[in-house]
Amino acid sequence: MGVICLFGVMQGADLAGKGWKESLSASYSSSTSGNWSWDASDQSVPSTPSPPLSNDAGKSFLLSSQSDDNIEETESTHFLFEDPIPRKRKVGGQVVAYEKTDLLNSMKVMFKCLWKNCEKVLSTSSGIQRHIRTVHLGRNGDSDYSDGEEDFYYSEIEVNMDTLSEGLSNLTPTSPTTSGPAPVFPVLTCDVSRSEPTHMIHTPLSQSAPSALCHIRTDHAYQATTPVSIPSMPSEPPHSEDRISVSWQSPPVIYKGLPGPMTQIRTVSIGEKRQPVNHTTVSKTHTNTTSTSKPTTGTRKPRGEAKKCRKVYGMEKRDLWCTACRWKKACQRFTD
DNA sequence: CTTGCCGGGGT
DNA sequence: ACCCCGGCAAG
Repeated sequence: MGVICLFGVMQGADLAGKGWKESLSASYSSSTSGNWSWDASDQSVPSTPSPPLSNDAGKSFLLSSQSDDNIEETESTHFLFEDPIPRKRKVGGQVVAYEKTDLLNSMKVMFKCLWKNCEKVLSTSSGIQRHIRTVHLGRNGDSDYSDGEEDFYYSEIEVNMDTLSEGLSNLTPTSPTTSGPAPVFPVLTCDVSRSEPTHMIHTPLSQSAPSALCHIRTDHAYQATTPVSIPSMPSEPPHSEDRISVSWQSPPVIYKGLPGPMTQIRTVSIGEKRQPVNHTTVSKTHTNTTSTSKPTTGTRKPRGEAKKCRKVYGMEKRDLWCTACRWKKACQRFTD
């Protein structure tokens, strides 16, 4: 980080210098030996995910990552930054462990016709295009000609088999310790189930928590008009794999790198995150759950022992402070 | 009370 | 990106 370099430079450049160096040198020599322990402070830096989850997945993760040095670096960092929660889940009696890649594997891309009253779902884009061409647009069936218009009438949906069933099991025990009135929010159900009879997994969750929403980004409304000039259609190139917008409610706790409800967040992700602006159903429940507590800062960085610019120079010599201190930010000069 | 600094706003 | 400050937690 910049701090380190800064220090390095300053230490060198400042050798002949004066000022705060002196007051520092003591603490320097003691703690230093070259590398300036950002790693030590690193622990308090808000970038460590992996909260003490109450579920066994979290535990086992912590255990393994701490006690087992064999885990290769990339692996753990991958966990940390990509998918903080390696999942272990019971599916049909078996314990299934998977991570992101597995998740991908379990994704299935389907193409759903959006024509009114047509719920056709095909597994190939060409198939759905042909379907739309022939059935809805009345084009010549055997010609392959496509002006791309079909794109407007189908949407690519990703069906995640796991997530569907996972949402429920994941939700139940939201560790009450982590985030007070834990919202049940990051919920995941998809319209997909509606159009795909095979996926009619109606989880206990989706029933008990109707607030869950996950809608396909396209809306059938536009179909009322003539097909030619679609006003503000969510028409993206059909190749973009993001079509589903899994919109989950941000939990009422600020993720500050520490124990947070990061648990279920790694949904399918897709498309831009959409606030459920026009969806009244959700916002209602949302406010209900959140309104109680202001998302208080999860954890503040514990106050460092070192004297900071303010203390050292005093208010009157404010211009000697490091910039961060002047901006009332975390002091860069006297880190801990 | 003071101090450190997060979060957010202004330019 | 830079600058500033309200407000809060910790001491």
